[in-house]
Amino acid sequence: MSAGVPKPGSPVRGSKTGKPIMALFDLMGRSWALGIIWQLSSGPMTFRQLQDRCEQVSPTVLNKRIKELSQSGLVTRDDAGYGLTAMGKDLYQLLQPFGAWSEAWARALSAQQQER
Amino acid sequence: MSAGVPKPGSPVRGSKTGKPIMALFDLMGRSWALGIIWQLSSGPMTFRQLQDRCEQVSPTVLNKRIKELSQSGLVTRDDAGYGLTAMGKDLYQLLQPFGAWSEAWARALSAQQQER
DNA sequence: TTAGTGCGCTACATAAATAGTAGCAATGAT
DNA sequence: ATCATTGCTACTATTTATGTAGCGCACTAA
Repeated sequence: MSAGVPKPGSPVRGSKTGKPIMALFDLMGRSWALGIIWQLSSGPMTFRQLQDRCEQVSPTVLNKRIKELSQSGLVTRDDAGYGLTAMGKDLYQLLQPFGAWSEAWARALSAQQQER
Repeated sequence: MSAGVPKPGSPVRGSKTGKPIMALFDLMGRSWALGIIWQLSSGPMTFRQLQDRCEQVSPTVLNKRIKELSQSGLVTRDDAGYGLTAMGKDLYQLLQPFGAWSEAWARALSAQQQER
């Protein structure tokens, strides 16, 4: 059912209409997509560096994700290696708060487990 | 390699250390996870309503996601049906800006394609 | 009492995505 | 010429998701 690289306007996994938010969720809801953007936010890096940072990503998937993210205008490659485009950096701005949130979430979950 | 429901602190897809952000990305990077939270943000609904809203989700996956999100403290069920917990609503606050962003992204992408 | 409705699922088969490992061709340095 | 590193590709195994059917339960109306 997947329509290749989720592109707003055309059907994507989960939306025949291709509502942008659904296209975006399809793109982000693939393994490592979020992690890649997260890692690249700290600056451009080579394929293998990126692979190392994403501990267990297989080159197959990494390459696939890179292509998808490139086609989606979020990632690009230059002399310094792979990096975020302006739009990619923009998206990262939205992603950044998740860092702090995830830690609060972690605390809440472990507190919750104490209770039992 | 997946470690069941991604739980911060224990190894998850992509992180042996279980850094909270990686656990969160693992959780969100599963098909429909983001869509489910997005849909539930408009209020509680039944299993089948949720299924309808998420056009193409299979009951198998929906049920799986619901269980994961429940265990992660983001989704809960009461008389009104499935809904977001306080923590889930909190996460949605972070997710909300993606709506507008995705539309700008859609415009940028289609403009980009005009150019060729 | 029964016949219908909608509910939350589960079972099962198929298809697609991901993991995991090996290694190749190209580039640059020694 | 040798060696190291880079960005991949090929391939198989495993996991995850799709798609369809339908069950058991609760409720309602006849």
